Amino acid sequence: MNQPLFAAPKGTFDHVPPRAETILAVRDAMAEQVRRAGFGYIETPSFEETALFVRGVGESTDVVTKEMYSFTTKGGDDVTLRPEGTAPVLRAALENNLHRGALPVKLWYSGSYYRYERPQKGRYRHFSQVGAEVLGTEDPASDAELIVLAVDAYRALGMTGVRVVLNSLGSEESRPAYREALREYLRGLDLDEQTAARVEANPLRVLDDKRPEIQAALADAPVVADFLSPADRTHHDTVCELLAEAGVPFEQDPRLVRGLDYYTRTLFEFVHDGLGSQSAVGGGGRYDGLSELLGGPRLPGVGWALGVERTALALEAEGVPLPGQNGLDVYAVPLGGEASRHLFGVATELRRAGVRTDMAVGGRGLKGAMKAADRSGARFALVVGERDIAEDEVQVKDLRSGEQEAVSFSDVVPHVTRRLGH
RNA sequence: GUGGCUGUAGCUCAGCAGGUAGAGCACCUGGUUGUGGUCCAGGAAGUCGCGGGUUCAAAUCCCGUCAGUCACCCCA
Repeated sequence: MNQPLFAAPKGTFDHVPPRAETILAVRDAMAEQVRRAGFGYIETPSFEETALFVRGVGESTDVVTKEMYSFTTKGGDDVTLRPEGTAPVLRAALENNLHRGALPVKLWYSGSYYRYERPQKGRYRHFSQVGAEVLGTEDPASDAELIVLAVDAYRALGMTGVRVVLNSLGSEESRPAYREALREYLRGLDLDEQTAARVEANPLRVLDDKRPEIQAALADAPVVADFLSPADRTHHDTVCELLAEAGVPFEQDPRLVRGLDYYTRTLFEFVHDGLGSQSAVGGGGRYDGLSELLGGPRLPGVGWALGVERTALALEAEGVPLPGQNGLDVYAVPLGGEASRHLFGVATELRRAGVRTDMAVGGRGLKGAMKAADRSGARFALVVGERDIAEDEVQVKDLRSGEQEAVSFSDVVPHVTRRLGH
């Protein structure tokens, strides 16, 4: 803390031990769920042609108008660090003709996303999410499947405070009528300039405004549910029934809308109260028209993205014990250079036998090294000094009981693996 | 882009009717010529975010600036 150091760019962060292990555990828990359900792993570039997001996410969205990291390459291409995953994955599916094979195509992915926003709790310029998409079916079973998988991922992590919030925006056929009705209603209100502009560009998003005066003004606004076609209604009811049968509680929220334009019908969010103002730990919905927006064929889809950092924050807020700490089995303590050479070999053999082993280096004193052994959380300490070398012995100390026994060098590896129950 | 709050040791913070810095935890050493977790003793560690101003004297007051943080707009 003396010289001017480099710092992580605004809104970004480093995941450092031991907390970083939580991040890994969160990703793993999410990945485990989708793998079990037959999703295939897909990776796409961290940046895409800017036009993909403008067309896919929607020209009038905040993401596109003010949150994109866009730049022009040396070759003159306009590219953007991806602010979300669905449009890129759909692009990749179409480009690789995945939709020409068996449908539906089920894909999952994990990676970094970028949005140029003012940072606050749970909202950063660089964040990571795990996503899943089901392409090529309108079956409400896929909507429900995804929601159940996400909830099971949260549960697997030990989280209890997530709520599922659900809504239906209606299909491309029924939504426009609602849009118009809502717009008419909103025009009758006394709104600030920015909000009034939003009424014209995308009235649904006004429903999402958190300001109390706006929410109060929306009390008598028309509700989507009244505009759903019979087919939309059936679709939505089926999703609800499947969730109920799966034992996944949910709340209907007719005000739920999301900031991306491509959503149709099913829309959902996973919310948690321990995150401050950014309460969504994950969210998603159906996007039956997105493929066509991108110039592709009719290819309905549904998907979600789960925020890795926000999930970690939620776990911390609940006080769930942080999963996945790196545990050691053995910590080797040499006394002097000769002993160090001997134990180096033992440590290598132990690791090759699958035993998690660390060793004191730098010629620390015995006391200091034992302290390090204790802090490492290892089950056993291996102590070797000149006397032991002379007698071909390793002192194996059980750090829990404090008991210690001498074992010959040739027996150490099998002795330790046996006592660890490997 | 707008607003509130905060910047003192590795971490969490105290000190702010101005007199050139403290605690707890962590770390290192010793008490035990070869043994951790408890205890005891000692030690190392800070241009008090940065710049300017007021003053005999500024961590403390004033101005500016940067950074962090929380919130709004919106979202993972």
